[in-house]
Amino acid sequence: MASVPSLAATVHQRLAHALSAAVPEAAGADPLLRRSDRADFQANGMLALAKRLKGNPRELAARVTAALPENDEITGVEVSGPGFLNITVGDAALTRTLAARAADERLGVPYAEHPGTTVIDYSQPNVAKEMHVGHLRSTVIGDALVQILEHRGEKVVRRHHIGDWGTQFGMLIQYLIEHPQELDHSSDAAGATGEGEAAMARLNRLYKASRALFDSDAEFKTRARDRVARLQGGDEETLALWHKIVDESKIYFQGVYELLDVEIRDEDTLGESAYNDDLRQVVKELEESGVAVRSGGALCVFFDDVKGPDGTPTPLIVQKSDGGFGYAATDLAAIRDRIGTLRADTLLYVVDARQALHFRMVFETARRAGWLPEDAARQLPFGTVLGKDGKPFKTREGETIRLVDLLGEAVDRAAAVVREKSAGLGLSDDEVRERATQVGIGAVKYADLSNSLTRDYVFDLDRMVSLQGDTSVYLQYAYARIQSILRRAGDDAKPAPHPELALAPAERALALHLDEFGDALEQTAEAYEPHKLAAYLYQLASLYTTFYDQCPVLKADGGPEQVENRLFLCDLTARTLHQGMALLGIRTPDRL
RNA sequence: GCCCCCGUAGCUCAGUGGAUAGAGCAGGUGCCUUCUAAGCACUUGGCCGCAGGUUCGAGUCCUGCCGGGGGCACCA
Repeated sequence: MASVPSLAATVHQRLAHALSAAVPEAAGADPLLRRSDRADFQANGMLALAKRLKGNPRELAARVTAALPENDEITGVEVSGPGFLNITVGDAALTRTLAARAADERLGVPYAEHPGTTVIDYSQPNVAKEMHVGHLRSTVIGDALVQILEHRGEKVVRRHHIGDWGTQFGMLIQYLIEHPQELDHSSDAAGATGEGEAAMARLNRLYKASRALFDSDAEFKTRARDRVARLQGGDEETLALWHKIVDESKIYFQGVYELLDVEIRDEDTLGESAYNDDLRQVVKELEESGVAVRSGGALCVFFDDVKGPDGTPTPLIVQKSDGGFGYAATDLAAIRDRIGTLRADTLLYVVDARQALHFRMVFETARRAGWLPEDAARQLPFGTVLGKDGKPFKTREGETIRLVDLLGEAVDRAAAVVREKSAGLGLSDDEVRERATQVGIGAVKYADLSNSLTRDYVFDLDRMVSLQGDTSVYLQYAYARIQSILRRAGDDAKPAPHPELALAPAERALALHLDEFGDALEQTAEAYEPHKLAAYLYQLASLYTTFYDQCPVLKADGGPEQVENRLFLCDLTARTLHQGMALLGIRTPDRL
């Protein structure tokens, strides 16, 4: 389907043309069109331009105004202040543009001009360990970005770089060999919900038991270390047990993903182990090319501006002095695979900001080695999740809070509200549960996605699930109200645009915002900042709610055409909300 | 010591170099015989950390301070 330029984009283009016509030497200059509270739009470009051409900004603005063509798109232009252009658009043109959008399945949103291939690395849980709030951020943000980029036509390859390799597996596997029944019990899954929880319970017990033995029994410790060597050497029995542990963990991960309502596919899950066979080659090439050098027995890459507290250079360690490989080697191997084999143009890493230095060094190393084009890789660092006390989110005892507990709590609290609000509707327990899940999980996701990535953010379940104000439920509620109206309209009246109708203030404000959906998506995608989309959608819901309050739809007093036109605005708002929320990974139930 | 991030209303946060800095929560005042009050309208509340600089114009860009967080050799 054809994409539909926003009315804002059309006005922008008209202005740019008028600018070149009125002042040929200014051809190509940006009129800097912005939304305004003094008119529909304001153009700020005349000021800078007048400065450059050493002219009078107000006079320049007047000349541009005179050069604007006569049509119903721009119905009012006036020079204001030092040389701003205040621009009013016509209701008919506005409704026509929205009608064109509504006629398109994609709501007129264009594809990216030059879509490429992006590999995005997100949701990297560790095998045999619980998932916590840090994984929540990576998963939720990564999932939203995948949807947003794919929607623009980008080819997106997802990669979940799970922690499935390393010395701790020697300990776990050795214990499993000595206690073969350890993972088979399921009795201790009592109280746990679902297979995933049961799997995690078993893994937890295995981890604790083996850890205890590892710390207390020197001989076991030796056997565990020996087991690591066998794992890396490809010993069959060892690998079989390793697989068993990894598979058990994947069952757990899937349970969490299901609750979180994100699709994580097994074929996209390539753990650290997947690059094991490439590590020697990576090291060899780095050493032979001179990118890496031996230092203290380890193979290192140095950087002029990376130093430790004592002033000595701090390297990226590609190979440890004992011959083992650190995670830098794995990350480098992954880059080679993603650029070389997957032919990616862009690599994204949704990873905690505390790993910024690591990624800077890894990217620079890959660039020096010729594996990574300049600026092709980028970390999307996210801040630490804090508790209400402003300290890292932990229990009072200092323990990490389990993600499943947090999500469960969010759903439970939402369920209480749903029950209260839907009293008398006769919802079944299952229906209450379903709505509570969509509301509760949506609230957690929205709280995360509506903040900018880089800053630390305070995880306050009370606020998220208060379900008031700027929370996901506000958007869901607006959507549900629209669906209610559309249901009531039934066959009596259908949404249909009527450009001949003048728009009420609340209708104009809503329409102007609807017009910006494509632009908002573009900005969101180009900056990799989901919170921009969240802000757009909240504003949309807010404008709709005002419209809802001020403009009766089914009982509009302007005749059947106005009913149809308002239904049209309702319908387009609903579809825009639905689409936008879907891109954020949040459900929009028809009833609430 | 060096590097990165943050500092905007009592709290939590938005704010692509443009005019009077915006939301939500909390506080105050109204509004449910009318499409879902999980809502709406109005309202109280700001040396945008400080000081310089660039600019016609700075919360936004640059420099230096102050405060908070994080990172800096074989863990990821």
